[in-house]
Amino acid sequence: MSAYLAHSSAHRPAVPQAAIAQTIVARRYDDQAAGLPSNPAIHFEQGAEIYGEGDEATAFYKVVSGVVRICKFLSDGRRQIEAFHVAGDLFGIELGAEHCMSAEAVTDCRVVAYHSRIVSNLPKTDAALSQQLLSYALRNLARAQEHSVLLGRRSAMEKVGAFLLDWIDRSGGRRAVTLAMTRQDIADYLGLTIETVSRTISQMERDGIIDIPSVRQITVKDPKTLEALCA
Amino acid sequence: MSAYLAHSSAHRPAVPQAAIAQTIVARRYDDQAAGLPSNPAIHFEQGAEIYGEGDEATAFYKVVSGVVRICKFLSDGRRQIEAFHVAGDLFGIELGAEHCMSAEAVTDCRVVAYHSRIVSNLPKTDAALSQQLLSYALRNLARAQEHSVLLGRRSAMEKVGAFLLDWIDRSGGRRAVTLAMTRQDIADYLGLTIETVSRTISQMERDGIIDIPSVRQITVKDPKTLEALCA
DNA sequence: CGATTGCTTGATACCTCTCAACCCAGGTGG
DNA sequence: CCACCTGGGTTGAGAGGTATCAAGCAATCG
Repeated sequence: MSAYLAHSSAHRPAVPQAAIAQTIVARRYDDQAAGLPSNPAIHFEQGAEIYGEGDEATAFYKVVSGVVRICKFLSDGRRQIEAFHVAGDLFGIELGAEHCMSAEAVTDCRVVAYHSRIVSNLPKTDAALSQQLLSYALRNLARAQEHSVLLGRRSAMEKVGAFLLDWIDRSGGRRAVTLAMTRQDIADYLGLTIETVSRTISQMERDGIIDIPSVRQITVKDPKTLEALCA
Repeated sequence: MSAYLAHSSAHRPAVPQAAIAQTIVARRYDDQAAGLPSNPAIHFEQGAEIYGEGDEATAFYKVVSGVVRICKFLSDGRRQIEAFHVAGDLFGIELGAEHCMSAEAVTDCRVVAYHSRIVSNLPKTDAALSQQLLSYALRNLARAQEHSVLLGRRSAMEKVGAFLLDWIDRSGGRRAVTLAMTRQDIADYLGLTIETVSRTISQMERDGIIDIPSVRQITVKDPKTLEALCA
């Protein structure tokens, strides 16, 4: 597909899901000496539920490959996605006995499960492990805090812009991002509707900030302007 | 001030700030055997900055009395309050070298400071401490996750309702809440404007859901309806 | 080929923001 | 004692951003 045609956003080839997981770069921090047992990876198909809200929290998880969403459903069907986790991220550690959100596979993915006993037995187990778990928890906390700012005080344009920059960063800084999730996922993560997300992305293309070679692939043509949007 | 006069919300006595801190009940979980040193409490005056965004994270803190807000400022002056912390809450633990948000005293308050060295030296120090810190971090994480749902998927009425219920809960379930913070603080916590918060609270009074004996004091007359609002 | 899913676009409604005025309580100082 | 000022809060009118409702396109799948 050749140079960009401003208003032609409706005919783009799709991208096989299987290719998506590869584009995500593993987290930077090291995992050796983590103290976590080397359990076998479990496979979840795209869309599968890893655990649901209210399920007994018998285990927590680490993403090996693919993307996982953490979300909550309101009684009237509204959904809020609290986070997307990629390879290297830990999720599902709970203080209480139950999971207070759901975890679902955005793409086909592999995760390692660890028994929650590890957490309650921390004092008796490896001390390095404690620090490792704390650092994972603090990482997730910092991410959640940034997310609050995004949700509470930013416009649709700023939300989508920050979202794209976040995934550029997670893809190792490459300007071409392959989105693992649907527009609906993005909307529920940003606290918008799917229509607003779609319109905003289209607007960015019209403004010459991004290219959209296919629906799930977005190339940032003008990072400066994009970053300025998210000031 | 006698029975409620529907539209008389503009003449209410003020409440001395000093009285507010007392109304907050300490967290339920125990702190003995925490392993944290028993450092002396530091006093901060109402409005004082405990640390700022970008400050070197030499210490983290625990609230002894009063209320602390964690917030972030955008370049154009918008502010998002990520959390209010009360007696027993830990705040300011960072993974990186800098604080990524600010902490300020909502009321006069006392906090205990702990050297960040404690975190990086975890393996060598008390193992029970590790678990304690992890549990604090997970508590803050769970709170942040709930906050995301509030910010992303709820209307003004639902936000304010959930906010009031939260503080009723923090006050030990008493239906009369004394708010430690200004309307602006509430607005910045809920991702609304001060006018919307004010209007929403007034509306709740007109609806007979709450009473407002003074600006900072709110009594829930109809908890059932209030909870139904936040379904 | 029809059905389905994901996405885009348009028209309109509505909720919240913005801008503005005003009220109240408290403090200060003449 | 009162005039004045300030900070926090409330209320109104209008604007604007996002949601809602609806239609249609593209790609995939059976």
